[in-house]
Amino acid sequence: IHHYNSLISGHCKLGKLSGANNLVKEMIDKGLEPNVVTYTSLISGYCKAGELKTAFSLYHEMTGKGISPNIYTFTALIYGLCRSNMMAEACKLFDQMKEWNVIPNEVTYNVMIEGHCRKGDIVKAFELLNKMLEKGLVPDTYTYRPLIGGLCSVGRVSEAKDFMDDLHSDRHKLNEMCYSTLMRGYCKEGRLKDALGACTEMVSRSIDVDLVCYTILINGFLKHGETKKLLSLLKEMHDHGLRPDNVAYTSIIDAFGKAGDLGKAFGVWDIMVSEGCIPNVVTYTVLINSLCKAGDIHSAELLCKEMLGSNSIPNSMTYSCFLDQLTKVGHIEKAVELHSTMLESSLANVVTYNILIRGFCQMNRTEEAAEILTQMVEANILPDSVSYSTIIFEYCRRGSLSEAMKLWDVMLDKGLYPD
RNA sequence: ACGCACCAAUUGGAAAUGC
Repeated sequence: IHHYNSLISGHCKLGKLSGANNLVKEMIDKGLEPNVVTYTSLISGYCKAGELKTAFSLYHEMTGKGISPNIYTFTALIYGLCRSNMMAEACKLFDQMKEWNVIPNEVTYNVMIEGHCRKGDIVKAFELLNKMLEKGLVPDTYTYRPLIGGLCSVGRVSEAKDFMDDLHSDRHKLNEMCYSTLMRGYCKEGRLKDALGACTEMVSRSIDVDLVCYTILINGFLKHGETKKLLSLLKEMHDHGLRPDNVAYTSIIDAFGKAGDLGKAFGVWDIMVSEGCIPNVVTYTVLINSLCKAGDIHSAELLCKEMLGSNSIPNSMTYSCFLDQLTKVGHIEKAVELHSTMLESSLANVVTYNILIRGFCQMNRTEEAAEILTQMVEANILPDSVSYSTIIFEYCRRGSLSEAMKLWDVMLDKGLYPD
């Protein structure tokens, strides 16, 4: 049974859920009964795939058979809820597991803390950290990294650094992930000097400055127009025996494209390929995006076709580059057409709808823009603050202040925070 | 018999939308 469990877990980790299910059938045929480990592996697999319904029906199936869920099972389920942004449900299960006499451990707390941080609820996250400490549980980098990232994502980068300094003085070990998260926060705020400072601090604390750290720096400097720094960073990497990978190259390509230098962008693409890095869907999409923005639809379409011939499949983001370009040049009907095709292929999301909203607004068809909000709800894709603010901005521009205020209230009513 | 071990749970980098 261990061998089967191990194989099933492996399939789940690779996202091969049907393969995992076949193995379960096979083991049952051989007279082996799935146990808690088997179920937990499957539950974890479905949670990672975002298929929470299946995960919970497996959970009910196992409890129905009299197999008791354990700490691994609950943590996997809570992880799934957190990843789907269902923190209320995650909190509920976190409390309910005690009814099964299962006490949350470090991993469970780490998962919950990360979930709260992802939602920007730093207060709850730190409350849980304190609760962990009260219970004598030992936090580690799986705890600290999300907290650092959470503080950064709500614009409290300096507090994140203070937090890290406190941890350091209390002799808690931080790793590359904690530092790279902080560096990313600094870069997003344009505090490039501080990002470099963090790098220096890593060296002084014997933490390896790895490829991810360098990629964050390269991305940060380039996106803030500091092109000169690129060569010295690349040289430094080289001196440390690091070579850029496709993520690093894609970041550089994107930066040149966004700066309007498509020649250099394609130049880097060639270098990347000659270095043996394989362009992926993101690499293609950043180029398609820049080509669309430059109005070169023909080349963008060629690249898109080329993608289909390679191993990358265009996704929502790829198509939304075309969608955005269509609306910007006023081809709203064509955009709507493309969007309905996307919708059929499950490639529509809140951003693709927002692009349509902006398109209608731009054509002075604000009523139709507002109707999109209803369509979104029907498609089970909830409007976000960008959806609303696009229309609110349009009402304001036209002097319809009362309409703008009305929509503002609707937005607040839906529990959306203005940004 | 009891332990123990074995199989299952959590962390970082690049792309699209409004102002």
